[in-house]
Amino acid sequence: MRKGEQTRTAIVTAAQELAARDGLEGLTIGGLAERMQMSKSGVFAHFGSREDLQIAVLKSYERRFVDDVLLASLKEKRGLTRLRAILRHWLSWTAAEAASGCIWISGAAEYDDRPGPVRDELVAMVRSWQRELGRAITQAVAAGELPADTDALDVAFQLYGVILVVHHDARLMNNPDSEVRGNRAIERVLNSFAGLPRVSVDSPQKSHERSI
Amino acid sequence: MRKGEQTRTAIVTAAQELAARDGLEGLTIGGLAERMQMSKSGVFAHFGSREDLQIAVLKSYERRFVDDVLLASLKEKRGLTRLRAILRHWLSWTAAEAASGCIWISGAAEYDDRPGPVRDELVAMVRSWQRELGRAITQAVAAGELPADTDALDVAFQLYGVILVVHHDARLMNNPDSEVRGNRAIERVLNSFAGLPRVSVDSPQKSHERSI
DNA sequence: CCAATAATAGTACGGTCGTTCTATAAAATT
DNA sequence: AATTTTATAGAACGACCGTACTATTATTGG
Repeated sequence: MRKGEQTRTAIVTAAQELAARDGLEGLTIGGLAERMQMSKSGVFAHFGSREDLQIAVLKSYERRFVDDVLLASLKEKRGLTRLRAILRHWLSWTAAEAASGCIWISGAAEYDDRPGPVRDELVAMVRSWQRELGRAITQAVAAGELPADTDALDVAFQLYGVILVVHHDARLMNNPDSEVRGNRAIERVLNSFAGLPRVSVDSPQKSHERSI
Repeated sequence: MRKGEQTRTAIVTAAQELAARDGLEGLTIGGLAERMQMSKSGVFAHFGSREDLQIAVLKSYERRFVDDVLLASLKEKRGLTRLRAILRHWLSWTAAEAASGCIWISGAAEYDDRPGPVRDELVAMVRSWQRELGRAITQAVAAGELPADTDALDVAFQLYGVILVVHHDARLMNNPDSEVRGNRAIERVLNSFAGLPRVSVDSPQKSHERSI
């Protein structure tokens, strides 16, 4: 009923914050109850099991991620423009979440050897996101903004790597330059796939050349 | 005494395998005892605490890593040759460990919000490795094989990203192409920093151009 | 306002955790 | 071979975990 769904939503929101800090495996019903000022059984009753709670957290996270990163970029026209918008949003999302942690990235480490429904859900989400990223890249190829022989999976692969290292350096190493470095890295990756000579002192970019 | 150090070493070796699968936080004294066919207290007695066990595992991992990746590459002469050797070893190490998991990478997710001696040890190790990687890059710059204005930290940052995504895709996504893709990514990163036009159909690389 | 129903609290259970303490077995030293 | 030192086992502890069951309180619909 209404009150139930309301507190359930509040619980999932709080659970997301806890999971961002301690990981999905570190998420505990007792800790969540204390955070919500509820009894353990009161919290538990909203989910059939801890696994269902973890999956609910994952799904809620995905919804926010898709809204903030993908949907916000669909206003831009297809091709490199949209791809750049996605990467910009993704990077700032990662840098913002760097204060609390991305549960997809921490989950990748937690569940890469832990079979079960939670892992399955996580893998499906990441796969879906990689597909979406690949689609944006393919559209840039179709628009002639990337070479026709571009391997979209290679591009997505390498861009994912940049995000991972941004998260890694910001979170574990407390490196404040992480986002700036990530931005430069994304530029270099796109340039290396576009096949243009890089902008440098000894070979300045000609203004009439197609710029990405 | 002798017998003690001997079994202690065996315990740490077994602990490494368990930690590779379940993470350093998932490493449990009970599970380790069962694996060793010893009593919990028998295992425990070799370490003052679980934290000390975790740190012992980290140190043992670092020793193996430095041997297999760094020291094995010091035979090559300074510069891009040695850097490439390091990256080759690092990549195949990561792909090999992909079957069991790299505890530095999983540890990065586990401890990025968990202060304490284990995290401190982990951060120190990663920092030390990043410094070593940066040194190899700097030597390539000094040898004139990379542009003089190269930001060595940028290079190391991006290469680290490639390793992270190789590990991520191989482990979580079960992608068998991960290592091959990682190899190509490393090539592209080095090329993008070297500032050469990429080899492509419409702009074939001239043979007289300096090749990396 | 009252019944029906949903939401929460309370309590308890079995399990595992790291750790401590004490006793015993093995190894090293003399 | 005797003795001292070291290595291991065993049992117990308090704490926390997820979960089940039962009672009680809020909320909802008529």
